[in-house]
Amino acid sequence: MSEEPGLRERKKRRTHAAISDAAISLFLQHGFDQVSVAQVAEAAEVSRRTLFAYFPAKEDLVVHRMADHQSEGARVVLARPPGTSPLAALRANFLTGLDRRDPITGLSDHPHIHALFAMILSTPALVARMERFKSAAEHTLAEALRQTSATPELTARLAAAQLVAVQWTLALDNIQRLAGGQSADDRHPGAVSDAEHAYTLLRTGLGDLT
Amino acid sequence: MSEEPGLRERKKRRTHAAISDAAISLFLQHGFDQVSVAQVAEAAEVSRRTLFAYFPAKEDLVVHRMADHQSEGARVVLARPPGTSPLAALRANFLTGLDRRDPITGLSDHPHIHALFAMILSTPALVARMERFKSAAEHTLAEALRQTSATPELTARLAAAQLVAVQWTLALDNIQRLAGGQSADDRHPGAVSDAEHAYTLLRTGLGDLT
DNA sequence: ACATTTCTTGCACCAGGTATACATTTGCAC
DNA sequence: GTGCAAATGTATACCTGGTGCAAGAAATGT
Repeated sequence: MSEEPGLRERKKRRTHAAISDAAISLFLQHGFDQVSVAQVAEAAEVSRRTLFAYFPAKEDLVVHRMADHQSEGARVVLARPPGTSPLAALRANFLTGLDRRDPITGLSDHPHIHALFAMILSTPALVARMERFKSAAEHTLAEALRQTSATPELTARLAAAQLVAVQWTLALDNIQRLAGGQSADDRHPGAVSDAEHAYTLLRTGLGDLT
Repeated sequence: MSEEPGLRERKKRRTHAAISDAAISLFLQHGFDQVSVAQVAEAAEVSRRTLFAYFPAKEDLVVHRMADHQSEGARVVLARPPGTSPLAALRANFLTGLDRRDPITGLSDHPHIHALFAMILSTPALVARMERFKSAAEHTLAEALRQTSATPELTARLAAAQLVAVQWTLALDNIQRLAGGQSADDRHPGAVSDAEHAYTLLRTGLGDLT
């Protein structure tokens, strides 16, 4: 089961990490746009060409860590306990994320993560890349919903779009409040009640808006 | 009231249109990524530097026409007849758009517009630019909702996110079906019932998902 | 007609990204 | 260990999008 990684594989992993670490450190220090890929390559002691062999674009130096979360929503829906609705499962998952201060909820105040988010949000190119993750998350979630109880295609897509949009809005709100100086612990109760409100809105609809 | 446009102003408008027309024509013929801005500038008989004086980035050569629609949702909400809910107003507006074959609903089959949408959707850089329009539309709509009946900030943002996501999903679906060869007239009844379904979902919520 | 402002242009330059061709390292068989 | 094929890394040169700058051309007000 435990495949010996092999020297080649280990070296690749180390190089990958070295490049990413050098990049993020430099970006946090001077800003994404103020640092060129050439500087990152030099700091990581690698050629520019090699850097692009590991990361297809400059933005990926930062956002590659989010790649795992792309299908989180879909996983949660597919692995939900029997008798649970997709909406309830996603809601529970988000609330658990808040408790754990999971970065994806925007409620992490580890200074490193916090600074990273601030940089991402203030850099248009990185925001654009995040939108692509949103799209991917939306598609995988729609597919998961479609498989569930044979939800019609369009309904699945509409629901997925709403769910991803709401989760992102909640996370963004938390990030912004933490950027305003609030600590994660201080923000937690408010974040929970906001999330509950949001999921109630999703469940019962926007009919009350006048 | 009718300000004499002046020679300078008229020339600017003509140049703007000439560049945009040349660009779109070339892009439709050979694809966005296959045409360089230098080629566009040459076709429009303008220097490269001047092109960038009119359009801040290559992508804007294509998407600048959508700029008007950025605040359409907000306008509809603010100008709705008394006694109408924001949701009902947006729904009515979308259905009217379908009747008018408004491109923003995805139901236009003027071959020009149709080919343009196909190109946009198949070009990642252009899709990313469209996402920025979605974001802008979301923000203006949230602000409009907040002004309305003093909707709380977070609720306004959540509702705006859902509304924009749903409208975009509907439009995308129509575009894809028209790309599949269906005519706008054939698609119209289905588009209407899909839109009604989507707005019902927004109004009554996702509670029925099992 | 003239001065001022605005627009256009050419040029040099930077940064991200890729193609090619060459050198180095690794995995593996013997 | 030796030798060889495959995978990786590198140098170089190039293309493209985008900007700063300074000088020229054209519109405008007087």
